[in-house]
Amino acid sequence: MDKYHHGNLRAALLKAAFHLAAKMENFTLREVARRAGVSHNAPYRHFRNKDDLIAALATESFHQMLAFVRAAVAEVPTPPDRLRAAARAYLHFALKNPSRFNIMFHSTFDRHAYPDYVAAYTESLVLVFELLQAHENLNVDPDTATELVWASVHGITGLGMAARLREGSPENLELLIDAAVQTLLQGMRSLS
Amino acid sequence: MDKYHHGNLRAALLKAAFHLAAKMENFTLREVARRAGVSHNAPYRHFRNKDDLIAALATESFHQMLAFVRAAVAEVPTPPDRLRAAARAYLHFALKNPSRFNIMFHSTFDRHAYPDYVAAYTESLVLVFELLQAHENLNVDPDTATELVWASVHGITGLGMAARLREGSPENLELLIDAAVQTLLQGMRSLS
DNA sequence: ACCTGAACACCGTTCAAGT
DNA sequence: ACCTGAACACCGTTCAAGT
Repeated sequence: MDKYHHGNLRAALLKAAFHLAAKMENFTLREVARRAGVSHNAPYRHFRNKDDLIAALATESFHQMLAFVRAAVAEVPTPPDRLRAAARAYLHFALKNPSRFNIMFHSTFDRHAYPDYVAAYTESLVLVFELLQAHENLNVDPDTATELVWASVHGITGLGMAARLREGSPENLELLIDAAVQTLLQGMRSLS
Repeated sequence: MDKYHHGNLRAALLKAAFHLAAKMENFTLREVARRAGVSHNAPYRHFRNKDDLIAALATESFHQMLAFVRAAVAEVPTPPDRLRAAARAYLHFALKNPSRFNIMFHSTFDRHAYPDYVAAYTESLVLVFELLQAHENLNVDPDTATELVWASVHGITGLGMAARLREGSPENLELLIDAAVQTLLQGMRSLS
């Protein structure tokens, strides 16, 4: 047994932080250290401060969500149906991991200082952009279409999570997500 | 000069809290008390705890936003244009009062315990519902239409505020809001 | 390098006490 | 009723010290 038993303390700290965040309880730096079995200031060897840890958590969560959405998309053979599958996956990820979703979007760390975080959410936009290419004859420019779809799905997800829409029932929220995707595509379809 | 110089300490505390929240700095119960010129535990005479104050702040903010949106709507003589005016007002309120918007949607107090808060955001849905009645021949049921529009506008607002959309430029965000409203209406329009 | 204990300046909340 | 000061159990962060 080493005195320095954590060859990978950084990873252990992140894991402890995920667990605490998921349980929505006592998400303090000192508690994270406790769960990782180290002293309350050992984390400062790996993170400049609490925000730094939260930024790492947010970035990591974005990667997990992207992987989850991509996996869901890959299961759908017909390209036009993939956008809806992605939207549903986005919703389901948020409903299953509300704390991750909150950390991703409602944390207060300075985004400008974390390019990896910015890159991660930019990837989300790129993914939507790519999925939209299976849809022809849209009468708005691709960037606007991308933002409309992402923002709408994100809005339903965020409000749904907080149970402000349809009592947050997952089935009803999925129907609402489907309706949003279909309505937006329909609305963007050119009449030509 | 009374010893109990605050005939209306509750209002003074809320005002101090608004100022602190707006400056995004040091939003602690003790600091709120300091700004109101009372001891650090005087607030407990008016609020059960910090969450209780935050819930009051959130509810109050909802009423302010509703009043702001209603005023914007009232200035528009043609009913079909009112929905877009409301959406823009929603966006502008959020951009001008990001701390209020955050308190309204991202606080962690138990909503179930604050029926006034629930009533306030239900009013938002009702308002959208009413504005949609100026639009005929929609091929989705009114409740779904209401939720789609609110969630989309809310999503653009939330992501835009965090500068995740178009660098958060107000002009571009307004264009995006307009596009969302128009696209959703277009998509919901029945072909008959 | 990596980790520790002690210390500092804060919190939210409670309680006994004052007017 | 309304407000206070002292106290409790916490924080995040820093620093000198240990291996």
